[in-house]
Formats: sequence, structure tokens, C-alpha cells
Amino acid sequence: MDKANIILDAMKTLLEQDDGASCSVSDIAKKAGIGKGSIYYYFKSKDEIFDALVEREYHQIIENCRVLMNRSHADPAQKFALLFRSYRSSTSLLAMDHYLHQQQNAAIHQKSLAKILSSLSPIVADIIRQGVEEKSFRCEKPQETAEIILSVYCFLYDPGIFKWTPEQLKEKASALATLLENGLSAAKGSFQFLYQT
Amino acid sequence: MDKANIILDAMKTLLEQDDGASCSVSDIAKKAGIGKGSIYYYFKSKDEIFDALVEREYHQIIENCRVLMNRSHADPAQKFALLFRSYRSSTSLLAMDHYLHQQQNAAIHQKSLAKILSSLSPIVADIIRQGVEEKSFRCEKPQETAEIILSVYCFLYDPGIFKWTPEQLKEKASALATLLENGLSAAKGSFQFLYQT
DNA sequence: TATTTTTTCGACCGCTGGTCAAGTATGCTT
DNA sequence: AAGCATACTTGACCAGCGGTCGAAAAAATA
Repeated sequence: MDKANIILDAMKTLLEQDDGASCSVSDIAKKAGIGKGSIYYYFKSKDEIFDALVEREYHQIIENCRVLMNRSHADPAQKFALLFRSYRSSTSLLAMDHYLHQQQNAAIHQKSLAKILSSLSPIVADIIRQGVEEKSFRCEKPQETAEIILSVYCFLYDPGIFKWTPEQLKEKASALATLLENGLSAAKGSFQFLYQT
Repeated sequence: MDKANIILDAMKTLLEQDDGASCSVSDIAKKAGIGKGSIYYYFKSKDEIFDALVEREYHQIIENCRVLMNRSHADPAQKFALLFRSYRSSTSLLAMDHYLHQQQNAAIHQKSLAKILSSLSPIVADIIRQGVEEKSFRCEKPQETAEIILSVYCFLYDPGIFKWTPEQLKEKASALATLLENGLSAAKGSFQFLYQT
């Protein structure tokens, strides 16, 4: 296997340890079974390792979402729900996700949120465009609107940033659903899936 | 003056310098004209100094916003614009902002964003409620809706997370304005202030 | 085989946030 | 004034960090 990927695996393993283990470059080297200097032969900084890991871990998930959307012939509102559920279940399998929500991993967490938003937003934008074509939505700026929706999802719903109760989350989801239904001139109930589990 | 505030002043001064990066505890001590050990007599960690500074600096800004809103008798849309501009100009004076947008400070950055959102959302919610009373808005969940608006503002517009060009920012602001106008059933153009200037 | 190129390595560097025993200033009690 | 306790100050010191580097080993090329 690629040496770079061995390093990424080592880091991932460290991030998944629940004791909140430190994740220094030396630790990564030790876990990967190589010298610390070798790390810097493949990556030029620790930040670059972070970036590469985020890139690698989320790539497959995003790709699955993309394929799912391309294959689906459902109406836009249903596609929204489908995408939402697919993404939800994928990330819940990602053990790393849970550990990103710890204070000490705030930097990589932030990067991964940015990656998710920029990768998913074109997919969401396509759904909105389809909705506009089929006259079930009205929206002049699908890409930007998608980013707005996702930023709420990434930020406000993030358990690492806010500690909402399930009831509070439901209220927020319901408010978002209403805002979107009116904001996109969609049929009432189109976004019910957001707060129904 | 309070010793703790002298320390905070020293840190603030350092953060306001162009290079910004060098802000070690030793630097703070030197600037404050005290020994490094004394810092730890008043704060138990560097993070705690950060927290105290964020708390101190944002408290006044938020308070100003609150007073401004209480005194204003404008209609809700104008209040929105007023709040938006007041907050914008206040934070632009806050040189600290730049420091928060560096990788290594992601944790405290996240904390300050959360603080901003939870402090400002009740104020925004009150504006929405006023709009509902005056029939210029329609909204069932003002508090949650306020949080949604602010989370877009805190996350998507954050220069530490995303590197949008001014043009891109304007597009997003315009999309948000449209979404809010429709989402709150507000008059067209109510949220123009978001993307003008 | 000889020579060049790629890869590995850990001692080392400057710097960080944080600790601590020792010392000084302050104010209270008698 | 003297004795004493408490509040405060200090910089040398520490472990650990991300990152560097020259030397050595391994692999590729001739």
C-alpha cells in the first residue's frame, strides 16, 4: 500500500482512540512504524496530513451521494430526503466523525465541514435546479442557496459546537423546513423529512 | 486597573499587530510588563485568557447591539439592516478577528462563533417577533429562524473557513436575501442591505 | 560492479504552554 | 515595632511540539 496512505491510516487510528489521545507527528510516525523524518518526505506539514485525511475519508461518501442522485428519478423533494438519509447513514459509520467533535480536533473538524459543504453543495444545487425546471421550486441562485442550506446543517446542527437537546434540534429542523418551503416556494410538507426520523 | 485586564489589553495589542502570529504567553507577559509566571496567577491556561478576551470584547459589541435595537423605532427590515451594520462595523474594528481565523486557534474560534450566535440570536428573534406582530413577516419559530440566519452568517461567511471572493460573497448574500424575503413572506427588497455596499 | 537517485532516519533546533520553589510586598495582630 | 500570615511576583526550568538536516541505507540505473 501507498506509504502516504499508511501515514493517513495511522493518523485515523489515533483520532479514533477514545481516550482523547494526543496526535503529534511523532505519535503518527510511531503508529505508522516509520521514522518521524519520513513523514516529512511525503507531506510538507502536519496541516497537509490533516487535509489529505479529510479528503480521503469524505471522498467516497460524497461519491456515493453523487451516484445515488444521478441514478434516482425521484422528484426533487424526495431526492432531498434521499440525499439527506444517505449522507446521514454514511457518516454514522465513519468512526472518525465522532472524534472530530472533540475540542482538541477543532481544526480538522472545521476543515472537514468546509470540505463537506463544498463537495455536497453542487449536488444539492442540481436537485434545486431540477426542481426549478419541473416548477416545484422557485430559486434564482441554486448553488448559493444550496450552500446556505448546508451551512445551517454543518454549523447549527453540529454536536461538537452546540449541545442542543433532541427537542431543540427538532424545532430548528422544523423552522428550517418552513423557511425552505416558503423560500423555495415549494409544496407544504416537502421538507418534512428534515424533522421526521 | 485590574491586573487581569492589563493582561487582556496586552494580548489584544499583540493581536492587533500586523504579523499577528506571535502571541505566545511570554510575549503577552513582556508586553504587559510582568513576569510570565504572574500570568498564571490570574489565568489558569492560555485558553482561559482567550476566552476572557473574547468574552470582554464581544460583550460590549453585543450590548451595543441590544441597546441600539431597544432604542430604535424603525420597522423590522430596517432594524435588521441597522443591526447588521452595527455589528459589522464593530467587529471590523476588532483586530482580534484576524487571529481567530488561523488554523491553530480553531478551537477558540469555534467557541467565539458559538458565543456570537447564542448572544445575537435572541436579539434577532425579537426583531422577527416584532415583524410578525406588525404583519410584515410571517414566522412561526422566531428564535430558531434567527439561529438559522446567524449560522449562515457565522459559518458560510467566515473568512477563516472559506476563502470566497467579494463577488461570491455578494451572490451568497443575494441568495440569502431572496430566501429570507420569501421564507419570512417579507416585502421584496427588505433584505437588500445584505448585499449592498 | 559502480554510480546515481530515492527513501529512511532520529538526533537536534527553536519555541511553546505550563510549573514551581523561592522571594518580595502587603497588611493584620499583638 | 515586631512577628506573622497572606497575597503576589518571578524567571529558570520542563516536557512536548512541529519541523530540519546530514548521513546512511536501499533501490534503480548504468
